Amino acid sequence: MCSTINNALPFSFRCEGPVNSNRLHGGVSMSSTHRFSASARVCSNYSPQQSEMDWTWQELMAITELQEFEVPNENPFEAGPYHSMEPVVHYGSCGMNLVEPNPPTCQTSPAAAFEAGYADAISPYQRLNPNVEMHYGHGGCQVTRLPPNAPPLQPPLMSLMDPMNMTNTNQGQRKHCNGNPDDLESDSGLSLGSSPPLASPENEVHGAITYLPRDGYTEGDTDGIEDPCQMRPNMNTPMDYSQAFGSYSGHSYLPVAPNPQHAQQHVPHLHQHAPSMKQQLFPATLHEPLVYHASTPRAVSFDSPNPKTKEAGVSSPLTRDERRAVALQIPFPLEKIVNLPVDDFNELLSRHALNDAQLTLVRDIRRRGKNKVAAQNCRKRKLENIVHLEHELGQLRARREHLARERLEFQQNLTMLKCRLSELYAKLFSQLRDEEGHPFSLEDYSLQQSNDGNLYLLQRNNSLDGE
DNA sequence: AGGCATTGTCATCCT
DNA sequence: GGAGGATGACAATGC
Repeated sequence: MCSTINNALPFSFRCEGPVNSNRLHGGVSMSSTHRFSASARVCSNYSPQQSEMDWTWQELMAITELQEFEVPNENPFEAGPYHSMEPVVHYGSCGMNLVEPNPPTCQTSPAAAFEAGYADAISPYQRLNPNVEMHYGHGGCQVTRLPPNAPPLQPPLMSLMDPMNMTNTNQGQRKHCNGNPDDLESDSGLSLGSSPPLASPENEVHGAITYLPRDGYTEGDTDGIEDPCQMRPNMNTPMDYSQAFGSYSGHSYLPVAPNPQHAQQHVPHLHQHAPSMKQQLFPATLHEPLVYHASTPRAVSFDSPNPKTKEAGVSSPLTRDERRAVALQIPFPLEKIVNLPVDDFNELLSRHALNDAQLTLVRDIRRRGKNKVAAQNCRKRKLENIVHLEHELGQLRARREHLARERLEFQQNLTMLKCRLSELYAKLFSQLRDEEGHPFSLEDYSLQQSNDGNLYLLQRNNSLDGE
């Protein structure tokens, strides 16, 4: 049993079912290109504002769809019939209470807005899209779902959405939201392992150590072993991190700056706590043939904990290993003990008749010397990791701020669209009359589209298929 | 005198 | 199994 409500409409509303049925069927004359012109002929209750109404089919679909549109996590979805339509309670002004139990936090700072509910640093669109899908997938709202071949939105609603990039279709939106996140994150990947391979031999500065046999200690004392630093300079040289700091030339044996502290003042701020340049500026204490020079003041001491004690011309007390080496009369310099390759070191030992105490001391000196360099390298890497992480942290903070601003802007645009939607809805409903000339109340009816592409005026709390 | 930074050393694990 | 690198922890030293 059908009855035409008003045949004067460009499209007719027909009532399918009982006369008092809540279902009104949008007529066959509506096509995607027809204008939805609610003219004065609709009913006798003509209102001047009705002449302003002039929408396309797509716009009406957009209106219907917009009712479902919510900012994720702001309005948690609750299953129920026509849930997506229910929020439209009042229409007509931007000040009305539309859908949002949690109004957009327009006065909230971006950072606060982010902190409030945006723990994950992802695009708002990425967060939004899954919920859009959820709305559509709700089984109790079949008629609210646009058909797969629903025409794309057209102006003017299209233009309304442009500022917030909402003009994509659902699929397009999804495509947009699922766009390559690397586009935004490509420059901020945390990579702790990306530090320069400072520990690799390739980064060592060749020739930073120059072994200078002199005085009573000649090359012959090594029993034919050539200067290891000349043989394999890269294997005998401590890793030179000063390259990264740009303050060490890498080829000077004697102190370049008379005051190492002064030299350190030129180190960038973040590197202030980096190990000092002592190792590079005073690298050669091990070059001294201690057994022969221990009794004389040395221009450069060995392993003084504080580089400031090594200023030019200032002698310093011997280190523990130096004193032990002197005491046990180790017949070769500590530099060779530490820096010789293992084969050369073993050969060196084999050429000298050392007692157990001497052998133990030499091996301890070698172990400590190796470990000292390793500790320096380790600390340097640790500092560089800190610098790297600070840089990454700065990037992530900037990105968080950007996303917070983007989210706030999105919420503002959504609020504006809802205001516009409510206005359009009010205009539309103000011109619709039933066959008795009574208006359709927005509180009682909502506009929806069925799977067959027709528009329906549905009475709330009823379903097209749920009869 | 105590805090802090630097450096060396030891212990331990791993390759 | 020894050598050596990596690293946390501790101590010594100077400011």
